Amino acid sequence: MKLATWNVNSLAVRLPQVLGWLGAHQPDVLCLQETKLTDDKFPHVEIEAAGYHVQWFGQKTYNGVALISKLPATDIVRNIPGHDDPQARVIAGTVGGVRVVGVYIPNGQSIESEKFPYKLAWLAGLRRWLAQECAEHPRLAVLGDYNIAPEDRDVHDPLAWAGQVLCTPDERAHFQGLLALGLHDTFRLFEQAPKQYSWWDYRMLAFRKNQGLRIDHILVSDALRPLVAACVIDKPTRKNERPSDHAPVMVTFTDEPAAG
DNA sequence: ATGGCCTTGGTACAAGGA
Repeated sequence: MKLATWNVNSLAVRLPQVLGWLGAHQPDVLCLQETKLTDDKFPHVEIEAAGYHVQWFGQKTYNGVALISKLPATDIVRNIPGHDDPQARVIAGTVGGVRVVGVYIPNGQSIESEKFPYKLAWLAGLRRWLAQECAEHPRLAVLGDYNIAPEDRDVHDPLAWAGQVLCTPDERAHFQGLLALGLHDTFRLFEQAPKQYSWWDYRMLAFRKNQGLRIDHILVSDALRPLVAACVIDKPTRKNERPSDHAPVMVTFTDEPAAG
């Protein structure tokens, strides 16, 4: 079984790349962020024609998430129950015995912005809800664009980014709070080459210089952890013509988690 | 070269992203 996440920065623009990526990598689940499409405009026909089921939840211009899966997803949840939010940022479903939670965590813009307390409140709401989800679904994966670089080694220039949004102690404490629920950052379950990132600014030749951040993550529960065989950031996809500014991240399991 | 983008809405350029 293979789970993946990708912030596509507009599905209207990136649909051909998403269809190509599905064909090439054959994931069992792909969570998308920043579809930027209202639900009536979501290209489900094209995705279904590629042999996938899909659930989606979007809005105009900003945000928007989708859950693409080979098996149909059940028990769909949109956004965080009990946490009022006008923005479309979460889609969750159960696929093949695994509870899959796709998240687009707010950016926060800057610590002076009112978007920053919105981000912190959002993270508190997410944690509260995920505590329940973990209790109800031992086989749980939380994947998406977290907009948090968990540690300095996830940042190309930690000094320049120190205290900046995506790297603040408050945000990193929230990330640790998610791990404290019994979740594991699958990328760090393995020895990894240094300087691996999942996002590079479009500006400043950042990708060519590998000036990036690792902000897209796949977390899994205790029960799934022993089944994780690999976590890979698909950097080559960031070299596509008309790329998203994010690379996909994918996890492969040694066994079908649904089998147990 | 201490800069260098991309997307949307809407039709000029502002705003948001990270």
